[in-house]
Amino acid sequence: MSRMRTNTPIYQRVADDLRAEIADGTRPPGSQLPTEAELQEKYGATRYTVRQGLAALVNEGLIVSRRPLGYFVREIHPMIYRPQQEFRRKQPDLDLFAQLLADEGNGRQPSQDIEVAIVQPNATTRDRLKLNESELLAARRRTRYIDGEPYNINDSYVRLSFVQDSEFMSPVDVARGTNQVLADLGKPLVRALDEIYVRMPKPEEVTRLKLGPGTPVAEHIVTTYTFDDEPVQVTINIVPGDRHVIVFERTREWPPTEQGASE
Amino acid sequence: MSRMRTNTPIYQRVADDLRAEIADGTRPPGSQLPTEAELQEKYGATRYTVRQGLAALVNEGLIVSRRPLGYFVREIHPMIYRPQQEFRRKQPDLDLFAQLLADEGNGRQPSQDIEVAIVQPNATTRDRLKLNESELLAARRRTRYIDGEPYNINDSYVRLSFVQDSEFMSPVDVARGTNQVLADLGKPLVRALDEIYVRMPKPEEVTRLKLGPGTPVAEHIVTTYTFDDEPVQVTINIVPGDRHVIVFERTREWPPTEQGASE
DNA sequence: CAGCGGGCATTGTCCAGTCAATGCGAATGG
DNA sequence: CCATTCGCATTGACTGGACAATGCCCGCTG
Repeated sequence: MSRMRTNTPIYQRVADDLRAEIADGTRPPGSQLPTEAELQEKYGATRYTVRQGLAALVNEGLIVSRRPLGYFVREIHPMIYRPQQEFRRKQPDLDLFAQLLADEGNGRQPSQDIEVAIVQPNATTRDRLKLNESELLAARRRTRYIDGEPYNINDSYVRLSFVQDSEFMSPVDVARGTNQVLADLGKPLVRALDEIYVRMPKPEEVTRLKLGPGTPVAEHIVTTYTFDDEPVQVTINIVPGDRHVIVFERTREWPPTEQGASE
Repeated sequence: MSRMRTNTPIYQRVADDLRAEIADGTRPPGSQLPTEAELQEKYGATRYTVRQGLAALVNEGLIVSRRPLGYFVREIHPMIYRPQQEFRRKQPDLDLFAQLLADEGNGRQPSQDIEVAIVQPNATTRDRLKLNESELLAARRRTRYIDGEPYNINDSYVRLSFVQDSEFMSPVDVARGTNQVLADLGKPLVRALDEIYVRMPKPEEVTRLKLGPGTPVAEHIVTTYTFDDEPVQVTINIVPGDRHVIVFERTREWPPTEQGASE
């Protein structure tokens, strides 16, 4: 018998077909997808099955559901996240990002929540600041917004003994920057180690940053050191993947070597 | 009436309870979770409902299902991904990663697939290399493995006219590095612009990198320039989030400014 | 003792429904 | 004409089933 062995499950085909149409521009960002009922019709499947296909695309971050309006192709507007401002001496290839940068300046209203606390170190901060168990940390937690929408999370941790009674502990914006505060306290930060972990957000982060499903985050941990390599501050940035491009620049100082992660 | 309004859906509670147990160490990495049948029992719900809860955790990358064995807490072993080797002059805080680095050297067998092709530029490469429509590109695509397991994807694109008949086009490892090849061809690369996009993988990447569900990737695009700011090469690295930490270092050259993405 | 094969627990795919929540828009009322 | 209400299309949560696929384990066989 010529039993056509269409071995790909139906829900998979639903997802694949829609994904292809999104990729090739047939369904542009913001456009509405067929309703579940229409897909049931088209594929001759039950609601459960087409929902499974749609759920796959939701988890890939490709579509969103706006109940009870329907499913829509997701629109993303990434902004530039720049770990290193101080490398900006020479302008990077900014025409590349001209439109994005234009966006950033235009009528967008930045604001932030600042919260300070005294906390016990967790494993992350303890390892990086080389703390012993009992030592306490000053935490300065910020959530940044653009036009009222959460943008990223920026939590800094410093040994409490370094910054007690300093401006670091005041829950308002410090104009000269907290790094200047640390410098004034005798801890100028001259070196930094950056780590970036890419993962799905924790539920707490989902609510704090109002993340949609299928939105990964970058956890960007910066450990900053004084001139004599004493770790002073750990900053943990949570950067939603759908709202940011991480950009930085490099200049080679020696004969070029292979780039990327080659061994 | 004291109608207890447990408004959180059952599948949500299933997910939340298990997530909490994973977070607090009750269910360590590699351990087996209750079966669907057991969870049905426990929550008095149907299979569909508990599956929904488990699916949520799968999509968060917290658990995996190994049919027909059951669900297991996911184990992750990140390796270090280092965009900048040339900054290694001064050792970073390596004791932090001592165990990871030890891992990397120990008996792990790196290998790679190399494939070269002549392709038309896509939007990404065309923008960054400032190409006109008709110009063709030399593509050098590599998939790297450690102990036979795919590790990352590294695709480089250069104007065909620059590298035709050069070593760049030979699908074998180039000992001195392709950047040296470009330097020898009169295009020494001295500056680089790095962009990192964090997103869910495309299906093609899922298969090529054998990614589990709920695994985001970093798309790391490097545009390299000659001394006089001519863009020469675009390299697109696809870095699975569950297998990598991206690490780089910085040294401040001027009075410190606020770090992070502050405005 | 080694190799093969079949039972079995478990997850994967799918069906056919029910009732609830929600936001838009049309109908309604002052 | 404006504000309020209510119908309705659509997605969200959930029930209770069925059969398929798949590795593991155990018992059988040579």
